[in-house]
Amino acid sequence: MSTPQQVITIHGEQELAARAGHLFEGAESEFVCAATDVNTWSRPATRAAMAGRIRHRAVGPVIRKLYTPAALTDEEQRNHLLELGSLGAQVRICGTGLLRHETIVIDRRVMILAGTEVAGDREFTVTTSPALIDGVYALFEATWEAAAELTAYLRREPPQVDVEGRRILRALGEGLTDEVAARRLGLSLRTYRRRVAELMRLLEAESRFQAGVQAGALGLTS
Amino acid sequence: MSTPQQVITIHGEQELAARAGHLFEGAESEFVCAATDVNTWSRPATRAAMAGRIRHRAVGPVIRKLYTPAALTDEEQRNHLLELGSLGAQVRICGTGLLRHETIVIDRRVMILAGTEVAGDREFTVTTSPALIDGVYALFEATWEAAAELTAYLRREPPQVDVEGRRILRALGEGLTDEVAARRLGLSLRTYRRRVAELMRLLEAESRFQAGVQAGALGLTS
DNA sequence: CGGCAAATGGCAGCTTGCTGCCAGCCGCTC
DNA sequence: GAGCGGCTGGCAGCAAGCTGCCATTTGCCG
Repeated sequence: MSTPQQVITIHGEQELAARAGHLFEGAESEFVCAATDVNTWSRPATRAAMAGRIRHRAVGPVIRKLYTPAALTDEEQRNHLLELGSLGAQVRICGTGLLRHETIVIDRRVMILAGTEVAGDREFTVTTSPALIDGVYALFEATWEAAAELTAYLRREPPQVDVEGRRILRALGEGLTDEVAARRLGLSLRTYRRRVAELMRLLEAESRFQAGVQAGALGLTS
Repeated sequence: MSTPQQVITIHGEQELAARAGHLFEGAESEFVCAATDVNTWSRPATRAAMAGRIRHRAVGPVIRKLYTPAALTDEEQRNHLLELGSLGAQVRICGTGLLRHETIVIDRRVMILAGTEVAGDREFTVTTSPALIDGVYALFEATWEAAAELTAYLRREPPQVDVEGRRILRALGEGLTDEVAARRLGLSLRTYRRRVAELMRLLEAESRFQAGVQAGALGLTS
């Protein structure tokens, strides 16, 4: 039994930049990261410095960045990510808010995991262990596959549907006739049909089938 | 700089069982694993022995198992997973086939990653490093959230829809009237409506809206 | 080539859905 | 208290969809 490759701990972003910064610019084939948002680096100067070391060029590493929706609540972050995308990076948003610490894998050879913040500095774990890297990479890939591309994610911002609208869509999703659904929801048939017409306009649907596809895709029927 | 916790490598399932088997039965709060299928253990005896050490009881660790659809192609595996579910384990299927090596996290304290097979034996990496465990656990959680519960996944096996059926569903998804769609597809209105009725039965839908939700969810309209 | 079964297509009757119109109600403001 | 605007609900006309029926067509098999 032996420890094949070292796992080392680095305290603080400055030390990380000093000791592992070259790994960022040394990326040859691939650079992937998963994080809650782009604010892993607490010091903006460090963030700019680290980001600047990733080479954005036509022939360079494939850059894949996976964030949670939290990365989009701030307009500055959102614009930053859109700019990354226009520079050639692949950015996806996964459906959950559970990527707590940034995980970076470079060329599938080196992995950097941001840890907890201690006395104002963040702790990083750096490893070259293939087993650790492959295990994390597999989970990253699984999450990446399920995630939505950034611009597609932004485009599908659901229309504002109130509580009653959602109840109507759920009734529709159950296959009820207008008469049955209206009675169930305590509305007159005419009012129910008025509401359905409004929802059809909101969903930009020209038929009930089309409205069903759209409402289902927006998670409005469950 | 120091190596806070050891990362050790174990060769072979028997050695793993001998050195780390107690970790399986020592699980107190949680046992999670992610794998392509249940055949990580190449020797059935080892698999039975390891599985047997996980205590299935009302007050015991929460057991969460994440597999790819590959785990369901074999009927024996599928039945095994269904039995696990009925014994209280949570089993989910993620949409991708990319969980290459089994990853196990016990009580968020210990992580075991199965590695490559060397000379008939599999290599395992065992670590208690919190940073490594948290990084992997975050990605596991993200994948878990996006995955489908086992019985729900099995229930949603898409119905067999032929090429013409898909074209009809796409036409429906575009919001076309039956008359316009029938002409587009070179069918008479009666035949088109016959086909739509068949698809409605296949999708078990009682209205066009409901059919739209179901077809969209099954990826049949794009 | 003929027979037969399955599929097609037109028609019609019915149901469900769409929307305009209008009367009545309700809440708000003056 | 009156007036007004917005909403509701009933009715009706029309459109779209659903399905049964029947004649015709098509394709397959002996």
